[in-house]
Amino acid sequence: MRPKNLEKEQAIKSVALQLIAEEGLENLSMQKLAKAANISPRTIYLKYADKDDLLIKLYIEEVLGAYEAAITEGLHDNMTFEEGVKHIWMKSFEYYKTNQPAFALMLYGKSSPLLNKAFQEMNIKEGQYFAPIHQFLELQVKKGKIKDFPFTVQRALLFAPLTDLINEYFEHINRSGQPVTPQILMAACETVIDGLLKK
Amino acid sequence: MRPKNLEKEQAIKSVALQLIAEEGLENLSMQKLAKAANISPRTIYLKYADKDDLLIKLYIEEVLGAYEAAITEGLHDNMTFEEGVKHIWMKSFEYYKTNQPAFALMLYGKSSPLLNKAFQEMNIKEGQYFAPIHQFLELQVKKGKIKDFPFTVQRALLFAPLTDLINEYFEHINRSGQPVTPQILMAACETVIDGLLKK
DNA sequence: ACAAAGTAAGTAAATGTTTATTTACTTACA
DNA sequence: TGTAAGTAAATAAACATTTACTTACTTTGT
Repeated sequence: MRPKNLEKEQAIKSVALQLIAEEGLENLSMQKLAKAANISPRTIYLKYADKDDLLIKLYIEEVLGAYEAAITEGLHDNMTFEEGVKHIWMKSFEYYKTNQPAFALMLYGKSSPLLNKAFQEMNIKEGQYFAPIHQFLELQVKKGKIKDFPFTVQRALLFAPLTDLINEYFEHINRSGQPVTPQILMAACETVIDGLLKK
Repeated sequence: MRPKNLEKEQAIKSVALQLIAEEGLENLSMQKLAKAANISPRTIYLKYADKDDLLIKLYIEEVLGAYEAAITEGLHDNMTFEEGVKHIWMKSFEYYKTNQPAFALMLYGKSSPLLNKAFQEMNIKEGQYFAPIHQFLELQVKKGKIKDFPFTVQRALLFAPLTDLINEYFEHINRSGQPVTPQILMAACETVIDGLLKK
């Protein structure tokens, strides 16, 4: 039996993410992807059932999974609230800075009904994504350190600005006057931390 | 000369937004739109040069323009920082609650390169979008009331969580346990306000 | 007061292209 | 040599956009 070429498997994923980042999800086609990855369209269908399957797996595994792994690495329950949140902000920035195409598809996850639905279903079937963060925040509430909001609200308050700032970072990456420097990012992080503290 | 039917003009816009919200920008086609709006494909081309032109105008005029008008109405420079930010949060929530399709396309504006680019160019040509908010925040900085961040950073800290929360609101609208109630929203708003205050 | 001419708004159907996916074949290795 | 991995080319459907025509109203000459 002919062994599978892992380079081709990887090429499909990374070229797909690249094309999505450059031209948008709405302009990705299987034939364009095959040509750009230097493979036959059929090869994609050996690994994915159809286009939706490819997009969903790309989003769940390459984007959400890889991101979760990157930011939860080194996150411990014995960290203070400040340390934990700063850890996630820093790791997120570092991760996406070197994985811009993953960031682009992550953003599409917030708008595309296909990806959105896939995320909801995955969350139900496989247990909460970002469970370590959920757990970390729950502990801080129990300690009386931070305000007791539902998890989704805490997530919005602590991390929605971060996504916006990383987006801003990329938009200014080839221009003068980058507003998102590491110092600004840390100051912004301290701002969201301070807001959520119980006074 | 036969007068134009304004209902059809309006139908194109509202049906397009609806289809995008339901099936995603990546699944919108001109023929589908024509059929859903009960018009001929040609009619769309009488009002828009091509598909990109339609999407860009929909995004800039119907989504960003209408939203800006909705939230800046009643925003005055003599409001306190707290009043101003709460005003924008409340108006935003009210506006999007009754314009979910506009919210869906607004989200695509953050991911789609086409819409993103259109927004940048519009901002350069026509002057800053959300200028009243820019001006309001600048005044608060001058007064020494809030931390002096670049505008984009202030926007991220004050309003990115709001977008996330409205999204969350829609995702729970037909389910039990809605986490985004008006009270929670106001408490979250107070949290972002508190974070940005100069201490 | 009124019909008929002029015209932009509108339509149905066609255009050529691109799409997702499949068929029929070839390749490279265990 | 058997077989899964891979390919090039084909298929049918859907796509953006256009063509050739009709409609419905305004204008104009009477």
